Amino acid sequence: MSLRFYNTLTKKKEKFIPVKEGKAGIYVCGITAYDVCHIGHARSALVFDIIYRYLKYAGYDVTYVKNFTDVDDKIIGKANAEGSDIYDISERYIKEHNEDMDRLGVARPTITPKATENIKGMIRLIDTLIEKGFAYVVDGDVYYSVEKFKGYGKLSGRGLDDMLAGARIDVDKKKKNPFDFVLWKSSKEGEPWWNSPWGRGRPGWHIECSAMSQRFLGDTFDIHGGGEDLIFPHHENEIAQSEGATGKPFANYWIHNGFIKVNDEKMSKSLGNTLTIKEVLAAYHPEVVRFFILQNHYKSYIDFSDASIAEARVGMERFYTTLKNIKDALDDGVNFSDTSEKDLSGEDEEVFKKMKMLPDRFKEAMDDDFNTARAIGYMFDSVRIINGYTSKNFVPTGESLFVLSEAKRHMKSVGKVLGLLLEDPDEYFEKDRKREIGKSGLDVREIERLIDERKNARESRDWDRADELRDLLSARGIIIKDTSTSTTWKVK
RNA sequence: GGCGGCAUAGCCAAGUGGCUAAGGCAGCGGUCUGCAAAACCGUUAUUCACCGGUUCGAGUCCGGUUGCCGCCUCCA
Repeated sequence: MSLRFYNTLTKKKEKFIPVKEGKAGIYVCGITAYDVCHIGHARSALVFDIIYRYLKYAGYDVTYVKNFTDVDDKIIGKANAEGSDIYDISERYIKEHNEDMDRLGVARPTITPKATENIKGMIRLIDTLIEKGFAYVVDGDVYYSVEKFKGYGKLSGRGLDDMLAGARIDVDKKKKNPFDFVLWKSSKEGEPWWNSPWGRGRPGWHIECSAMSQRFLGDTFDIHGGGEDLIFPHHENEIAQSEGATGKPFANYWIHNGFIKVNDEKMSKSLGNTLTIKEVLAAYHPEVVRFFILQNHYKSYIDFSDASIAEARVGMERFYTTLKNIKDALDDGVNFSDTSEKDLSGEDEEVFKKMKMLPDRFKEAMDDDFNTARAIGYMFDSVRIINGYTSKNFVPTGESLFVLSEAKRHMKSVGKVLGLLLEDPDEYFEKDRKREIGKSGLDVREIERLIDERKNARESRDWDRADELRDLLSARGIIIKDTSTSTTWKVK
């Protein structure tokens, strides 16, 4: 079984055949650095983070390029409003972006170029487009003539004629066709500018991605990605620019992630329902956020709500409960360093074999259009196998602990690709408890005092008082768990 | 108006024409426990919006109907 995934360009799942065997080049459209990132940015970053990690896991030598747009109308607007310049603004939000992504456990791409560092490449590209007759100059502006590129519309699946009817079209008399888009804009007063053959100006939005992908990945590369909203016009325009200039295919595969809705509404600034990554991470562990997103296939939309993210937290608890049980068993001190597969028999052998299948099942799921939801399903299957093994008459022996340690290794190795199960279980639960306490405003000392009182009641076998105290704690959202030696607690 | 997507149990969700339709959450019954919690076992879709067609065989392919949604404007 080899890797296959859906290609927006052909609207089919296709086998992945890279340009150069064993290598993979990916370009993903990054953020425009003018505001803090929201949960939608997190999803896009996470989806391509998983694709990046999985390609590496599958043995590819991956070059992953994700740009920052650091010059654009909104950045200029914000800079002018603050009396600063575009670099102050973009640097600030790139820094915020990196902090958010680091906290989410998103690996840094191989290369993160900025638009302003690639102006020369853009000018060269625009020059070529003018030379080849794909672009025209009007009063210091340069436009791309969409009618000249015969493949225009092939990604979004629409022809120029289709779009003209009933579409909301901006009226710009300089354009020959309403869908012509700007490659270079002459600068107005108070705007940053660079020298060009067409006078002082700045690049249009689309040209940067053509220039930077070409610089770092070549004329034709493997995968181009981004949010589904970018299909038109941004990615369509990139194709027109790049293929117009080089005469070669641009990206062979296009991958687009679906959107996040909030309470079943599209998340947008105008509705005022954007949810920042910082807000979400204040309320949930980063792995809960990852799990929440990866439980859905990357192309479908996800509805974010308090209930849906809370459910994801419960799911992560299930994983960490199992890891905790394994950890406790392994801490028992029985030596299993001399044990190997051939020593196993009976249930030990059976569980060992089942767990050994996990990486293959994981690969089968991920090879099929990066099906993280199915992969997670297989991980839950493993959880059930391990829990069944440890819950009934478990005896720590060299054999059984060897099996558990292998089970843990397999869980962690696939978890690592998804960016899950990276924490020590005790730390995970401790962080979760602190976070939940912070949200509820409960008093930890008060809780511990009640638990202590209950402990005394239990020791004197005063079950009525003990149960009364547990009900009291339960009413405050505290769930307690008695073990043979102690009592632990967590927030519901 | 144009283009595209989706519709699977109470909820979320995977399903690449063919063994019993993954998995999670919630519920119910049981095991364990002083009682709980967690965990385990069992149970919860003769059926995949509806109607027709192709096929030996369809949730999966084709056509139609209905209902949601997205894009066509900056947007991950």
